[in-house]
Amino acid sequence: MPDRVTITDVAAQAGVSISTVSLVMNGKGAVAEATRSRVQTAATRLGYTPSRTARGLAAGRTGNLGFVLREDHFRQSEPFYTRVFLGAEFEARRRGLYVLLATVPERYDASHAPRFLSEHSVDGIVVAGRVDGDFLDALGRSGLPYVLADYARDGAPSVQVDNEGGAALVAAHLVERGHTRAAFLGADRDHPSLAARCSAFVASMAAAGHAVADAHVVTDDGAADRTAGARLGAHLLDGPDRPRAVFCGNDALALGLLDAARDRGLDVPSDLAVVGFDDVEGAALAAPPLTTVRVCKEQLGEVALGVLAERAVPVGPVAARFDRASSVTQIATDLVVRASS
Amino acid sequence: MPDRVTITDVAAQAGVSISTVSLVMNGKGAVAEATRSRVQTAATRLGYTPSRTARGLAAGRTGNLGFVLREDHFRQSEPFYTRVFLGAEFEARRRGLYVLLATVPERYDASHAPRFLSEHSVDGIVVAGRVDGDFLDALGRSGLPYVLADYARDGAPSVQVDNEGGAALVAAHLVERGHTRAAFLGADRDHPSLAARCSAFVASMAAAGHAVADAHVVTDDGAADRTAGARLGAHLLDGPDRPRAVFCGNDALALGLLDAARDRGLDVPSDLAVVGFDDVEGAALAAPPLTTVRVCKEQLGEVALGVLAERAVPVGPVAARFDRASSVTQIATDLVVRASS
DNA sequence: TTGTAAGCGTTATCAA
DNA sequence: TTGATAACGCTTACAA
Repeated sequence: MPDRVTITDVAAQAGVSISTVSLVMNGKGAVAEATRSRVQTAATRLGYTPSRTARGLAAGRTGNLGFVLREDHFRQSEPFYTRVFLGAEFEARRRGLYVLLATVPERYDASHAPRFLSEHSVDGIVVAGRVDGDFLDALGRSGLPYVLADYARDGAPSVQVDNEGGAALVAAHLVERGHTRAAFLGADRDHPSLAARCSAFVASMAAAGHAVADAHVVTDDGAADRTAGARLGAHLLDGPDRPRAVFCGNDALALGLLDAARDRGLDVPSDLAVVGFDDVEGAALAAPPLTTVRVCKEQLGEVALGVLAERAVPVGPVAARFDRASSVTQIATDLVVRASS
Repeated sequence: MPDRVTITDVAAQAGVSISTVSLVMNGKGAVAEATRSRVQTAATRLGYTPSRTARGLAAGRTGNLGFVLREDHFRQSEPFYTRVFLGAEFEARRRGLYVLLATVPERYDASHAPRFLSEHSVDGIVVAGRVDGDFLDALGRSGLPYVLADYARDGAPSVQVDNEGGAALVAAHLVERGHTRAAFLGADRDHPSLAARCSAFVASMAAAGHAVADAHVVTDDGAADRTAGARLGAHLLDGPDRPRAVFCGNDALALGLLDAARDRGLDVPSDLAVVGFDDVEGAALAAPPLTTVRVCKEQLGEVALGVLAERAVPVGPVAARFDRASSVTQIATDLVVRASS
């Protein structure tokens, strides 16, 4: 262990005080150009990197941000949140921040509180996807700034997919294809994103003069996964008034519906048009390839981390900071038309 | 922001000095039972949690460990490393440590160095999966303790799947099924795990009296993915001496081989027995379901983090530390027999 | 424009 | 068994 190079070493090398070094390293204050470059040179020659820890202690900021998601969301094979994380980590790196990743169980209780809630070892937290409300309550009480990514809740700042826009694109697409009797398959009615997609879709169809029948809006209170898609899809396909087109709240549901259609010998898209949402990896590989709404997962993470950083780590000399008490940022979506519609 | 509770507050409450509080909080030194409980009470009443940052500065340890993997490994849809990470995070939590996750690109160069290499913001690093050798070199130079998980390199401490044991299980299984002319399909011959599986398999078969023909050992220097499995598999199936059983270096290759067999109208397992390694999610869902060697990914992460923590964060009053300069820990495997063999 | 010095919240050394 | 007190490496008033 070659003794760590500290600010003092640099100061000595450059023949200045440590505060000057600090100013230079942070681009703050007014330092004479000559001094600045002398310090820079000394720093690089010595291979000096400021200690995060010391900096954190002195400045009252850790430079760490937390990224929290539900354990099962992270474990699932569709790398949705993994990619959101990757985007967040990328943005964090750009900003010189670190990301501490922690998972919370599906059913949260206080004993599962990520340690950094109490240890103040992060400056803020990105919460990705749906999590237990109790966790969000605890988070709120902690006073730490946070941002929800791909989830929403009352007044909490969040970064979300443009669900409404995406749903409207789907409606327009189906109408253009001549569909007048479309259905919505959404499972979990408590999920804000699914709910938003549903109502925007229903509204768009109605606006186009093709109101969606009540019986054609299929939701429940369970998970919105492939199994649910197959189950609820079966219900829809076996019903008295089979729709000719179905917009599914997400790709998993759509894949399940495709399973159900196949079981019944229905041809997609001639007997039934199917559209999903998310553009997961499996969408393009489905049989037939799934028409869906594309969401850029990395961008979601990048933006979420950016929004959080603005709130939690207000840095920089110029920095005219604005923190609207609550904001919702939308990530644009677009429609990927494949063979299923 | 209700001013953070510090050690001073607790000391005041309990009527002792801060050093005593520190001793109590760390379970160190000899503190009278009465004093101890008085401090404990004060601490919980005030809701005191020691500051990680301050602790880090004073103790010269951050309490953070880094987890590094290749970006593409993390992004891929098979959640292999995601699960390794989950195991690591779990173990870290048990030990009161945090995990900083960072990715490195496939082709590493110094400009991609994770910041924590220079900023000393972690006490050690888990490197998961294969990474660019240059990165490992840089890591070595940094002097930070590290452990490789699911990868190996000269003398570096590592935690690995018991490749030899797994391969031997496969050989025994095939022999038991009456196979005398088995092949090995391994792609990337530079990958230590694949190489180990290959040689152990060949040795086991030979020991059983069924030597594997040289032409039946198929490797190259490319990625060991599904595409490679299909391509190299085609080569094997179209060759002059088609094997009746193939052990693939991993499930992705096996899935690709299954594709190639299907294309050729070969029935698995009657025409061709196929065995993989890893037991990825897709293995059980393949057609036919794949016989494979199961690896517990979470355990791999847990153990790797544990090994690292022992080296990097030697704590505890008792602590008789032993750090064998280099160690290799193996994670047991077992065979899951499904329909493909 | 630069330097002095007071913290930041701990741990650890030594006396008491 | 406990308590002063000096680090730890840095930021940030405030002085010069």
